[in-house]
Amino acid sequence: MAAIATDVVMFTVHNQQLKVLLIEMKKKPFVGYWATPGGMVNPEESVDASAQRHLSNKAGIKDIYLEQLYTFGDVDRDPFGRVVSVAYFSLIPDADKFQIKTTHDYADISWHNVDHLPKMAYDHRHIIKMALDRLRAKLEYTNVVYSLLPTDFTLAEMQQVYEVILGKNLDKRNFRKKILSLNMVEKTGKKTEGTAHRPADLYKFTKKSPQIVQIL
Amino acid sequence: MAAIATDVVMFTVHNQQLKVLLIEMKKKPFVGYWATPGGMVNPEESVDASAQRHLSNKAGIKDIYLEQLYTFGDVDRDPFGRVVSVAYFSLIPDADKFQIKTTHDYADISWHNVDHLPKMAYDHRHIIKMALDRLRAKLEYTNVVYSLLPTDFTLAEMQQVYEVILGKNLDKRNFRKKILSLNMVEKTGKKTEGTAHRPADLYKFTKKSPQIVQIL
DNA sequence: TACTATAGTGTTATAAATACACTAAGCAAT
DNA sequence: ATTGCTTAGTGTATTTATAACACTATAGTA
Repeated sequence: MAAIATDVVMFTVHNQQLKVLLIEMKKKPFVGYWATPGGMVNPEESVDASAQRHLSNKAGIKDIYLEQLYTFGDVDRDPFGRVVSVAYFSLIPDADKFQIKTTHDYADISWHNVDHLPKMAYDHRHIIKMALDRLRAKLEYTNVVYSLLPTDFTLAEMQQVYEVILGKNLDKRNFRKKILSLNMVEKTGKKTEGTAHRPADLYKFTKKSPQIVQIL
Repeated sequence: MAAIATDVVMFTVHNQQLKVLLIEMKKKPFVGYWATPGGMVNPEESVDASAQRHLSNKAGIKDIYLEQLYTFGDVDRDPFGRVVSVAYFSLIPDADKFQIKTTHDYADISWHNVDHLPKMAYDHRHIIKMALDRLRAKLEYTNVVYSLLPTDFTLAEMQQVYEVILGKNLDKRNFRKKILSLNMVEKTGKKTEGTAHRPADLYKFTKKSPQIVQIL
């Protein structure tokens, strides 16, 4: 019968760019091709747990936003045999904060700008496209952005995350007005330090759990 | 390894009630329990095709709105063994128009009011709950309602579908204004006949394919 | 012809989204 | 200490969307 795998599309925003975590494959016919981290579901673990495990093993990342994206079940999507893959998407605050482990199973693991993906294995280009669509949609009606920001952040940083992902500029005053009216965030009382200009107020999220809130 | 199944949550609106199609099970430990129609994925068919096939076999229904809902992958969800189920949800115009076949595999197959579900097998109560949430959400920002209405329909009928599913009354004038402004529908030129009161204009959908349109 | 039932239609009020430009604060250079 | 530079922070007016609300029209039936 068909095997079940999980794949995780992990995004972060770094250097004003939306990045996705990819691994470079070693085995034929995908030598030099890249794929999202993932792997088989063990018989004694849930599908969700499998996604968490692969994420943890490949990138040392735990306890982050992980959401089921879609299940890819075409017959020919994997040349090694019948594999149905449950894809997840995932967000982390910043690329540098996590240890990305390279294992001997893969040639390389690194972050890639979503606009310039390398040669992709399987149907993973398609999976990333779907994840990106979902991310953009969720950004507009939920508070998922909390998963992309550090504990303390400025509203300018938050706005930049929105702008990078949505690919358009937002009005500063309207953005702040909206975010503040939603009570998503509150001031920490602290300010940024060491900038060669006026320091900014630091904010934190009032709730670090998924919420439905119409944002944009 | 784990087996892969599909389940289909099929909705219709009938007699001003939102109904879901269920089958009554024969095999232990679920004798007398009900489940959504579904079954195993064959090795040589895609997961999507499996959902279509089971839907066709169990209810004689083809070429209708079918959308992947969620994949349920908990270890203990099926007492017969490890089964990961890809759930779909589905909408059809009206209960009477389709032949619901009862096969010897099941004790019964019938429509149930979503507010009064019988004893449910597996995690199917949960699956239906998710499908219902999704349906309500999609009703508000897409044109999925076309799948629940016959070719020609009145705006009053359409409004009733919205009211039944959302569980609230809508203002007639605002509803019509909104629907007409979206150009979702157009007059057929025909009118209802045989009613003991003023006949209503019959409309049809301009596009019978999924569209994103902010409705409510 | 009048009674009944559903169809069909506009306006006003309220709320939300959008467009838009200046002052404030800190650091660095002189 | 003054000036220049850079980013932070703020309010109002306009436009658009949503929400509330009641009467006339038309066919069938009695």
